[in-house]
Parts: sequence; C-alpha cells; structure tokens
Amino acid sequence: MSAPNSLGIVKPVSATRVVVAMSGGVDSSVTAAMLKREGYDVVGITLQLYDQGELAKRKGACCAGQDIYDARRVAETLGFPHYVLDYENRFRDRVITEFADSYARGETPIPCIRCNERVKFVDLLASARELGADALATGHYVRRVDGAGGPELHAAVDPGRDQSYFLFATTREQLAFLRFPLGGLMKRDVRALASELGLVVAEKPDSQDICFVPDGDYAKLVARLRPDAMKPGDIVDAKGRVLGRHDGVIHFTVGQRKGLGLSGNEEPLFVVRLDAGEARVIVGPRELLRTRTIELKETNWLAPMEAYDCLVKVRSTRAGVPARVVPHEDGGATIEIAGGEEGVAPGQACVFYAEDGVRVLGGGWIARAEPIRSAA
RNA sequence: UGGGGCGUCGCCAAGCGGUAAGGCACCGGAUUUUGAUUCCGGCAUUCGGAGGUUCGAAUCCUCCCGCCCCAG
Repeated sequence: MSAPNSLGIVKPVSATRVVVAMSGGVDSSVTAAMLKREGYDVVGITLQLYDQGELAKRKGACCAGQDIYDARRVAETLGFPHYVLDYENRFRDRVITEFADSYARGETPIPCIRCNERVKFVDLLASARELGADALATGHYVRRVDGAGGPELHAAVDPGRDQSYFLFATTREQLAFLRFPLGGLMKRDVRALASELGLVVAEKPDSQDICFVPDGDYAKLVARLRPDAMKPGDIVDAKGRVLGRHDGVIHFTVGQRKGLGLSGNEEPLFVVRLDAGEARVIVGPRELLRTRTIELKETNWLAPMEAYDCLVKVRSTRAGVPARVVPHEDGGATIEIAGGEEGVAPGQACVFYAEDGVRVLGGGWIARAEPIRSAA
C-alpha cells in the first residue's frame, strides 16, 4: 500500500511506535527529539544501571541520577512518555562482575560493549517489543543499512565519532529492530540541533569514562569486588630481569607506557604482557609491542562467516589495518596482520571492516596475541 | 689514607673557559562513550662543598666531603 517511512517501516509515521534508549545525554535526547518531530509515536526509556547514591555527582557519566532526571525533562518538554527501568541487578551480573573478573585475569575489558551486547540489545530490546514498538532507536553514531543479505552495520558518517567498534557484537536479528538516526550526522550538527530544539542537555558535556566508575578510579572498584587482584608484584623485562615493582596488574594494560616509573632508559618502556597468575607486568621497548597473530573468541558475524582480507581495528580509536580473518568452528577466529599492530590487549575487541573501511563484517574478543618477537 | 678515576634535574647523560643538550621518569593540558596509545606544554639561574684565578668557570687551581677501581 504505502512506501516505507523514514525508519524503513511500512506504516504511517504516527502509527509507528519507536522506543528510544535515553541516557540523558545530548545524543540520545536529539535522537528522541528528531523522531518526535517527525511525528513518530516515541516512548523514551532510561535504564537505571547502578546505584546512583554517591555516584550521582559524577559529571559526564551516563545514567546516574542526574542523567535520569535529564532524560525525563527532555521527554516532558517534547511531550512523550518516558519510563525508567531498574536494570541494576542484571547490569551488575552481566557487566560489572565480568569487568572485575576480566581485570583480575590480566585483561583489559570493555564494559560498554558488554552492556550493549548483554543488556541494552537484549533486555531493553525485549522491553521495547513488549511495549509494542516497531523499533528501538539509540543515539549511537553508526549506520544501519539495508543490504541484499539483510541489515548491515556501517561506520558513522562522522569519522571522529564513529561507534561501530562498540557495536560489533550486535546480532543481525537485533540489528533488524534497531535504528540509529544519528549515524548520518556530524556531531556538531547534533549539538546545533539540540540547541535549536531547546533541549536542556544541549550544552551537556560528552560522557567519556566508564559510567559506573564514579571518579575514574576503576581500580578501586575492582579492588572491592576482587581484592585478590590487587596483589603487588614485579615489573620484569623480556628476559625476566626485575626492573621494579607494581601494586597490582589491574593498573596496567598492554601498550601502556605511563605509570611504570622506570627511569634511566634510552627508550620508553611499554607493557608488553600481563601475567596475572604471577602478578607480573612484562615490559619492553615499543618493538616488542608489535603483534602479528591474534586469536579471537566469541565472534559475531554481520556478514557471511568466511575468511576475509579486510581491515581490522583492535582499538576503538585506531585506524583499521589490513589483515586476514579466518573464522573457526568454535566461534573463534584467527587474525593475521601482515604489517603487525601494536598494543593488542586481551579483553579488547577486534572488529573487522570491509575494505572500504565502512561496513562491519564482524568482530570478536581478543583472547591471545602473538608478538612478532618473543617477549618472555 | 700508595696509585688512579668519578661526583651535572628523581634516573641515565652531553658539556672540556663564554654564560646548563638530550633521553627516561614525573606533572599539566588536548584527544578518547573502555583502558591505553598519541599530541602539546612544563620540568637544574645551576653543575658534591668552600675558597681562588679570570671580564667571564660546570669547565683551570687549592682544600674538604662522598663514591669507585687497582695495588697493598
């Protein structure tokens, strides 16, 4: 009968219900405002993910007391219903606990991806469906493109804001229901739009740190949950020589330079590897950081699961590098980076992009990395 | 207590009569919806101490202090 609306749904705009995940920040507020202005049946939902209590003072963090309040004000101003769902328990069980465990294992976790993977795009998405929504929209800077083989995930138009790295674990089924209205906009335009629409959060600073870590001191949180992970130990070089001491591997990540306190060297030293069992931090010059082979686990595919010559990113803010990706039966994958890559840390994500650097083919969690030169 | 060497920023280290390089570390800022990286900026009015020579010394001289090495 009629053509799809702007969200690709064959329904009149006014009859299309869209749940918007509202963090209380600028991006998700503008997302909601844009859809509301277009005439969609918008319902805002904000997740309460952790105890606001003493954390509420935190500036620029998502979903604390102030943020929930901000989201509510935006919804009131724009005139659509807004609900706050208590997800504290599942957020703790599925995100915070693993965050601490991961650090205790000597890894460097990315809780934001786990939150998307296990909370927002699972429970929140289900809640949206229960509310009779036709789609769940978020303020992420990524693009969802309808391709021949189904919905595809593409990097945002604003290269400085692209968040596709953080959404690699999104399944195609989830993607079919998700919408990202900001993916085609520049951040500055979103800010301008926020002012234009008179949103109270127009000038709110962007969030940067881990939302549930009140003061950026994540080690303190890990220490409380996993006190055994705070074991002091030696800082050693590739040959096992003791160069210094540290107060817990959780303070370090592969590729880290600052905070080692090792002086008197011609070249700076970087963390090359973490040995949580022995409480050792292995350091070396930059060349020891170079990695060629990476083993992934828990891969997610947004394109046919097969071998690719593509680009991979091992850090959210690093450019993709040419690599060969070979999937395994068990859900893992092996990445061969011809030119090598630095600072590949277990616990971080490795995301594959098509050769154009735009389409996300899939990704996985870094389990192991083989240095080009042996580190110990 | 014979001989030799050395003491310059927290660490390493240039300098060798003309008015304190650099690296590492550290600190501050920018960047970053993880943690890092990266980038920018800061970091010895002073050269173990006290005298002296000189227009002028970290650089020369004297003495003292402290290390190190060789020989005893």
